[in-house]
Amino acid sequence: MPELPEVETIVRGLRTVLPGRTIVSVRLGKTDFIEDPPALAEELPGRRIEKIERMGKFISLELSAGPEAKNPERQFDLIVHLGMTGWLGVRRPDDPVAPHTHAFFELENGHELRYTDIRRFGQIRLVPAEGKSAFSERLGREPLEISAAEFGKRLAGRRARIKALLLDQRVFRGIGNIYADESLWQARIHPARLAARLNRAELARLRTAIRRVLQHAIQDRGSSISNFVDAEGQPGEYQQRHRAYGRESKPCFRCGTKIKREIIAGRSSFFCPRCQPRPRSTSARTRRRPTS
DNA sequence: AGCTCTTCCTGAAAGC
DNA sequence: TGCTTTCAGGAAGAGC
Repeated sequence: MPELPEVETIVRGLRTVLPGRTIVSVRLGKTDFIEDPPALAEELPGRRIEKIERMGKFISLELSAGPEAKNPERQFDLIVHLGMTGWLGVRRPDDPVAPHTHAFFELENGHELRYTDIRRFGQIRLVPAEGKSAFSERLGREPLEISAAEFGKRLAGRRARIKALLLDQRVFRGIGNIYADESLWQARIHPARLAARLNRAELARLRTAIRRVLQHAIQDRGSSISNFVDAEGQPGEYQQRHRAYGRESKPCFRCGTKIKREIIAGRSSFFCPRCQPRPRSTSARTRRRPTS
């Protein structure tokens, strides 16, 4: 569930403590979600964390090699995805260890960076500098940075449901189920609408809605659903402002109609059946193939 | 191209 | 009450 605002919240917390810190050793618990566990223990010690970036829902720690590093000529980024229940933050070694903590990166200042993930849907991987642009190019644009023209272009001609495309990280990076539903509610667009059928005004409304929702969610330090807490361990507050997500049968904030929940694009989707009118063709599933 | 289904995993909640 | 089943979901892959 950590989506763009939650990951941004974690990243902002890490930025206050991690830059300039050097990793001295690595301890791992369960490693089935780590791409190449031995490589972490091998390559990380002696590397300094220079910069922390968010790439959609991924956290990237840019590392530089110090004299202790094994292959100082090689450059790496440590890339972390929080999956559903991941958490990344800095603790003191004598702080209690949260259950399901599977990676410890001990720092030269005596603290440690810990990765906790109940369900282990997250990822940890070491990406060599030369592979970073390929990694980033697999992802779509940042929804907070995209222009209206580019936004329209990304969706033009796409016959998939808008909800499916908002969730597709190759189209836009960082949007997940909660913020897709919140943005569609805000823009008054039904999640099952086909992207190609959205008119200019709807596209403009959707882009604005996404920006607004994400910016407000970042201000509120994310939504604390399924145990999300920031790098310091504090919950976010945006869940109190949800207008659609998780509000099945509750009155729409605009019109009072009961919010509906339906599986669309394989995800539970919450919307107002009145403010977000259902498309005619898609719902009937009258897909017909020319007889050959 | 795009849809559905499956897999990964755990804990909460619903069902019996 | 207590055990069992179902569900949630980000991403990737299979199959249609």
